[in-house]
Amino acid sequence: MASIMDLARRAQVSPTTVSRVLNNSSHPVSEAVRQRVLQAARELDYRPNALARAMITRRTQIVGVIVGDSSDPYFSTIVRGIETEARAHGYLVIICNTDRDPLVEQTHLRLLHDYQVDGIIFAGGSRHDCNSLSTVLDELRQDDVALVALNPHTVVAAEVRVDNVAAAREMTEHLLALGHRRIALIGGPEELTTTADRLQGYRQALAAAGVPFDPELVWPGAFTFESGVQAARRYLATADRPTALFAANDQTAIGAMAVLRQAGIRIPEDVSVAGFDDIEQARYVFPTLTTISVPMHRLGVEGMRHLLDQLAGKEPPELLCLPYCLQIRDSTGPPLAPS
Amino acid sequence: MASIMDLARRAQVSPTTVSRVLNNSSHPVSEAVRQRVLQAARELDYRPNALARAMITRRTQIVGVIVGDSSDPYFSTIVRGIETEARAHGYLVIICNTDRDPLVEQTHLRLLHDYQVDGIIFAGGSRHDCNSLSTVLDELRQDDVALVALNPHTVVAAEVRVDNVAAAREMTEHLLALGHRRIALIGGPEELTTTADRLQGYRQALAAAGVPFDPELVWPGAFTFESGVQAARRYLATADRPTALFAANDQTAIGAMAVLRQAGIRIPEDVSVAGFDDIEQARYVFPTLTTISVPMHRLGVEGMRHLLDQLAGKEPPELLCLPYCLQIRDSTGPPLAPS
DNA sequence: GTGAAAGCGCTAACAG
DNA sequence: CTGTTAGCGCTTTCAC
Repeated sequence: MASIMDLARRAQVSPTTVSRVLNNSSHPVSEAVRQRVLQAARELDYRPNALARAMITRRTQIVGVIVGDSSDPYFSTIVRGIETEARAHGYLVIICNTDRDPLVEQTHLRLLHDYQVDGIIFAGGSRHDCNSLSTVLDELRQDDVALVALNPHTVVAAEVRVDNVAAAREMTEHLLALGHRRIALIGGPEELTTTADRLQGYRQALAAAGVPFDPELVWPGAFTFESGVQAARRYLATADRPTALFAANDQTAIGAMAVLRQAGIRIPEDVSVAGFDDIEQARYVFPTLTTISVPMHRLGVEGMRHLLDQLAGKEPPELLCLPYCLQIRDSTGPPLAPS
Repeated sequence: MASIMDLARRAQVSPTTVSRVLNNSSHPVSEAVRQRVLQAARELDYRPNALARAMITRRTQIVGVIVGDSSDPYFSTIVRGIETEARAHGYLVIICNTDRDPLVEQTHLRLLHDYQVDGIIFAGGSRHDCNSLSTVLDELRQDDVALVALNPHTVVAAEVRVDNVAAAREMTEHLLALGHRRIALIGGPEELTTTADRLQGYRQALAAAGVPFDPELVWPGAFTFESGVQAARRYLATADRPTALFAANDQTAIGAMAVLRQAGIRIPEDVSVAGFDDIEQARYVFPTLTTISVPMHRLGVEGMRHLLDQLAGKEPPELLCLPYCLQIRDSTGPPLAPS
């Protein structure tokens, strides 16, 4: 692989000059020399060594992304947004899965640090119960690694998110307005703030409507299809069935619907089902899923922009809130026998 | 950030010794010195600069992954497999989306080259009509960048795949066995070999069964939900409707089913629908989707292993074929009025 | 306008 | 067992 030295020799100039030409430096270079260098670069198929450059400039043009599971539609859509924006600015993105394991997360963070990434985006999956994480974060901050958190405000960093509390409240209000009074909430992983937020919104709406909160109606979930399956089984085994199921994410809702249908339960006649996130599939399941539309792709794009701004020395807002939108589709309707 | 020099000073040894201790070099180091170095490393929160190391060792421990769209469940599952295996071996993965644009692909390849990645995995989305691509590939090979292609044999490189022809044939046979004679094939992007393979398998099965091939029954698709929607509209507008729809991937099948259902078409009574890939949703749609189970996660894992083997100087097989599996679910059944 | 020299942080000969 | 020297490929003072 040709180095800058090879180029210099061939163009009969110093490596310094080559560097100036190749980087469009503001330092003046005569047109004749510039052409000679460019010519040599073409002839030798010259490609700059990004590592060597990074060592000097102290900028790698690489960002790391921490996700719970990159094969989850929620995360993969966010990552796509990040990657698109990153590429547009000449950045590369390294992807790291944690499966929500704080230890794995730390290991990844350290590794990204070793590779001198310019910034790190936390796309979720962080937990709030891990204090050794803050040590790593401090090390990162000390070395001016830009940090951005998406949606979960677990990591103390600049944040881009939607108002999960308000969104969950709005969905619950929609259900209440239809006449539902017994609404089960299928939650997400307990340690996530997202889960807590959505539960809070649910409770707020109930309180505002004067419907007593029943802890028996808060069912566990894990943001997976399988956890929706579990929840549906629980529903089927319940004597005093709720008339609506509000799942804290779409996969859970879709998994639940699959089981309910097989059991002969009609949606929304027998039970309404609502989700959260609005993953692409939500429009293609049967019945189409009522859900909260979270701008996942944009979350990624804005997160990356925010990162870029930090790197450029700007002082962007610490918290950027993106709009969500209640999507009413076919999976919710009035209860057959309003209570 | 503490450098190896800082460590050397604090531990009262040479940088060389520090390096030897930290890398568990085979070169002997006295226990006393080793402890001193380790102690100093702990005190200074020392982290090695991976870039500097990479410059010397000529190994970055980074692999690049080229995908059409990382938010597509097919690709995202493969990527997950790659990442899992990569992490287990201390590798980082950079993800690059091409949207199947050969120019974007080339740009990415060059950039990955600049960053001295140890290897590149082509997870799909390559086209066979781009010869300037081969120039880049040659450059890569020249610099000993390990190359692995997944599923599409577009890129000339070591390959891990499933037998798409046989799988499509098997699915078509399943449909024929049910009594279908008019089976429409909804294809994928034309330039993909995967698309061509699946069409070929379809034709082979028809020929073997003595059913004449009707070009009118090969409909365009794009591996997206939306293209399934289009195909379903075409079905609805067709006078002499086929009794079965074989979509070249699951998203297409699911998109089609959504429209058909809304139009009051019963599946599989009025029309059977089959997919390809077996993405997670296939089990949760209604009716559950008959499809070809492609081991996407394993494709990623094996692809990464193959890459690692190449890097280790082993000579792994040029072509590794992974098993697929016909998954018969509820979306296919005998035609109401067998022709 | 151009170039020489220094050095980013690390590892790999080669000595001792 | 330990250290000295050199250098990966590049950018950046600083001098001319």
